[in-house]
Amino acid sequence: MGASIKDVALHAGVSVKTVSNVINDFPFVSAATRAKVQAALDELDYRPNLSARLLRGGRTGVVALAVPEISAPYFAELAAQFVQQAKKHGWTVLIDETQGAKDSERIVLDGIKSHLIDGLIVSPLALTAKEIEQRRDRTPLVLLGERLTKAPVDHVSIDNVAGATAATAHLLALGRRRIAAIGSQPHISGGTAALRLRGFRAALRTARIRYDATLVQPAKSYHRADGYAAMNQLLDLPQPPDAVFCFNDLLAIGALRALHERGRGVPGDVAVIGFDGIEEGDFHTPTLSTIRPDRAEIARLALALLERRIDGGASASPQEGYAPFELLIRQSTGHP
Amino acid sequence: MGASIKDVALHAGVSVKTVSNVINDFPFVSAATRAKVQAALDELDYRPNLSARLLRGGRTGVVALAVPEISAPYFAELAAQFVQQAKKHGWTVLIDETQGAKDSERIVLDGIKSHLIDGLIVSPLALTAKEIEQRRDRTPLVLLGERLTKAPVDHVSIDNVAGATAATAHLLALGRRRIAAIGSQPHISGGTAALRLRGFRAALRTARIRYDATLVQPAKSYHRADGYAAMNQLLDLPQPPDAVFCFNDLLAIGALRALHERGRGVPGDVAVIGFDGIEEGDFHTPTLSTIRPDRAEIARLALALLERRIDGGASASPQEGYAPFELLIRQSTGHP
DNA sequence: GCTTGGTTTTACAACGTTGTTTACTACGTT
DNA sequence: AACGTAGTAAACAACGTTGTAAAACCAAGC
Repeated sequence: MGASIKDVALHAGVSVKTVSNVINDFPFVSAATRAKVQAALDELDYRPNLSARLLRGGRTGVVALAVPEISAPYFAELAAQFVQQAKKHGWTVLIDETQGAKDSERIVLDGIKSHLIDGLIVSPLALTAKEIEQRRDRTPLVLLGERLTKAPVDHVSIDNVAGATAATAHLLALGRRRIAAIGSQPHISGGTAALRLRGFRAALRTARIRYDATLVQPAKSYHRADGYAAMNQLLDLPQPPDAVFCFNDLLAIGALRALHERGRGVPGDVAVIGFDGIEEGDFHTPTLSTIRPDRAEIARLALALLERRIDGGASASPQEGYAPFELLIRQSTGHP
Repeated sequence: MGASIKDVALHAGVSVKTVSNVINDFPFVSAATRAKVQAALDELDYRPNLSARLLRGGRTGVVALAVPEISAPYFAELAAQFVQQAKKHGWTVLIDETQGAKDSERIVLDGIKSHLIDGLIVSPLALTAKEIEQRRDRTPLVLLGERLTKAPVDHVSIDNVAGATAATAHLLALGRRRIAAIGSQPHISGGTAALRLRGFRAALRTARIRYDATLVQPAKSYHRADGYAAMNQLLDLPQPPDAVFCFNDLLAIGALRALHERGRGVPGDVAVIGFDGIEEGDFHTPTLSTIRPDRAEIARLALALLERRIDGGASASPQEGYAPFELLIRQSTGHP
């Protein structure tokens, strides 16, 4: 195994604590001793044992990011932001895939790995308010997404309602009147889908357009295949829509595929807008209009909140951060 | 903080070690004592401190996966496989983004986090053979990709040369004769790009077609934008190609975008094939033909090798695993 | 009653690190 | 000459856990 502080001390002919002092830049170490220790440090290729440090009460410099699905581009791109920005805090990011409620639970509630990490950022998908409130683990936590609970938990989100309203308003501004939505999740209340649906309906109301429930397609999950299936459903309607707001970009890409296969022009026959701003949308044919949340800002805010809580302890009052979003108009709602 | 073993012992009225014995299913504990301890364990919601366990010489149950770029779909999808399969070994995966040589180095060579993890799987991009050989850290390691070094390191890969040959042969079978390649990396020898180029040339040679270096476009990185730029270069040639083999799917998608913008038909004017088999290609317009490595098998093999090395120690001789790949023929080289 | 042998429980040490306390040195001040 | 004081170094304890070894308990056999 690697050299421990003890080996270094022996090698340098000083005490263990002196080595520790050198490592931690303790002020009162003579230049001579410091040099001697440093030489031993280099020669033995010493590397600190994080477990021991953590055990002693210190920190590991590792924070965990738990996302539902790392293979989804939005989360992959978000994770990349976290990894990058975490460096500024001197942190390494442990990325974890929750996949669903069960694992999510395990991480947040049981805190299995909590002794290895300094803090935890969770993007909840299946996590309910109750589960968060029942959380026993004391590891500092920041949630991504709307505030689900009154429990004292920091969270960072974007304004999903406003984003959905902006997307829908954009379709309305194109003159579309029969606007569909893909991605509702009727069985889940209070989640992202519910908020985006609310924004969708708000925009319709403002434009004095009757809400037609048959134009709202649920999606079990948010993958391309779900959007593909949902779009086909919509095209089978007696009166198909002339525009679609998809609750994320993957659904939109699936929808575009279905439209293409069935020979519908985009945006001529049907205009399509997504949500997320993943890079894939910018290279699709046609390129995809979308609402892009400021991912860098999300990561920045979440990490700042986490740092505050790690430093300030559990005492600090819970805080919320909002990241902006922007409307990106591309071919799927623009000029072909 | 959470309850420690000491608190549990106090609460149950037994010694610390007895609690430890119960936790670890030590055989000689009376039923009565066991029940008493278990009750205290439950009541105090005890959870073991992994740091302490690790410090004591045990394992964390955490393995790290280091990929160059988590936001690249291939790596995101690969990482998802690892996360899933690792569960079968009782492991949690710590995903790490290396981004380039510098960080890669830090992880593999310095082993910064090595005290927190049981093993490490690295997908090297910029890592050179020399760096691997100079590695000092003793953490069990499995490399993804071709064998770069004679150092005793396990590795798992696919046959890149054969894959590239298959892709190119497929283009040749369509009757194409002026076949370009996108993604060479002339300044890096022995890497993936070099192997795929070798396979490309081998297929041409078999078909007795002269290798035309002007048709080989380098790519600094493997993103959509690089493929887009490279394809535009190729289209500016006096004699543009009638087919392109892109060294990964993202390059291919960028190339398709460029072809679309310049009004070239695919596969009519130019046939395009990629490499990786990411899901995005199956929803692109046109859908993308590609070589798909068996990602599940890659993960399975790598984890098996890692487990072997963790159990068997450094003594075991290095082993190699090969995962199969398949040729997926879709619209970009098929019937539109 | 006392050894024997097996079962059950405990004390102790150790893993590597750092905060606290203590000890020593050299210097300048009374 | 005795006395701070500041600078430097080291001894010790502690974090939570588990392996080792020793101790305590119990029943059976003489």
